Amino acid sequence: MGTADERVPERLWSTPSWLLTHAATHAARLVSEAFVSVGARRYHFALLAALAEFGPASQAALGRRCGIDRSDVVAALNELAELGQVVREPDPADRRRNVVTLTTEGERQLARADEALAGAQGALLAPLAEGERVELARLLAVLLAHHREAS
Amino acid sequence: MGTADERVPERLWSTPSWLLTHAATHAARLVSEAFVSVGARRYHFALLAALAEFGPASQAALGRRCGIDRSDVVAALNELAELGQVVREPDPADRRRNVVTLTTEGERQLARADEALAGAQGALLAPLAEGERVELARLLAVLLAHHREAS
DNA sequence: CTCATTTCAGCAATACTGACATCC
DNA sequence: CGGATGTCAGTAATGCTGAAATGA
Repeated sequence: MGTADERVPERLWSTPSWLLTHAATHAARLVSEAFVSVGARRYHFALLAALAEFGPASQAALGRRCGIDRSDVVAALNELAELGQVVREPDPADRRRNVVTLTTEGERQLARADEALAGAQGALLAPLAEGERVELARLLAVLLAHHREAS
Repeated sequence: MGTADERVPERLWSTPSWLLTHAATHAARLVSEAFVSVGARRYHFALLAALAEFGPASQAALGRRCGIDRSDVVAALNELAELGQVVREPDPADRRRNVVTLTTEGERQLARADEALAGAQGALLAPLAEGERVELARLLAVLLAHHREAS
């Protein structure tokens, strides 16, 4: 085993994309566990959040807003509909589309997921001071905004 | 379609773990593409880097250093051995183990991967100033160090 | 005809689990 | 015996592609 068995190679440790990927892995694990504890998944939360903030929408619009592929929106909405958290109806104004609407149960579930997420968030950011958390979020948002607009 | 079709819900945009996950997705895409262009993958790079920095090691030690599961180390080393970038020999001092050694071809491949990675890194961090890049790396390293020692 | 939408089937990389045989 | 190691089979969530059917 030797002495420095778990030392991370410097080529990795000094590489932002490696740090990002691994930090995201930890984040995803914490968040997924928190969501599972209330019977949700990450796609579910994103879709419910989009519906709560922007109101009923087509599946394609939901996918664009949440950064979820249309195919995956279909599967996630199947589950949410089965759980009674959303309702999916054909759009009379455009018969290609479905109008997806949040139900009261969906709102309740979103509240539960919010709480679960807050807990995971606290655990994830535990080693950072408040100012550092803000700065981290800002830097990540800049990155994301840049790479999103590059389509 | 409406006006703000691709606006991200605030519940997502203001959530560090969501920002992290999505920024990591962009990072992974850029890095993977860069590696593919030189015939590598991320696990390959990590393993080659660990071998270059710490010398020959057992597969379990490599996995611990790179944060790769033992099973996945096996598969990645199979590929690296096939490519002639590492050599895998039984350890005479401990017959459970293999000693994995970097070859000259492995060193050359690591150099190629380094270059490819530098390009992807530049593209990823394009919207950030130098000081911001350093700060981002620092914050992520703090996060990782904290969650790694929590085993 | 072109394009958007919904849906389905399937793929690929990542990360992990469980099991097993081997050996310290 | 307990514990580490290498190996294999399989699973799961994520993110994506291609194709088909429907309709604007």
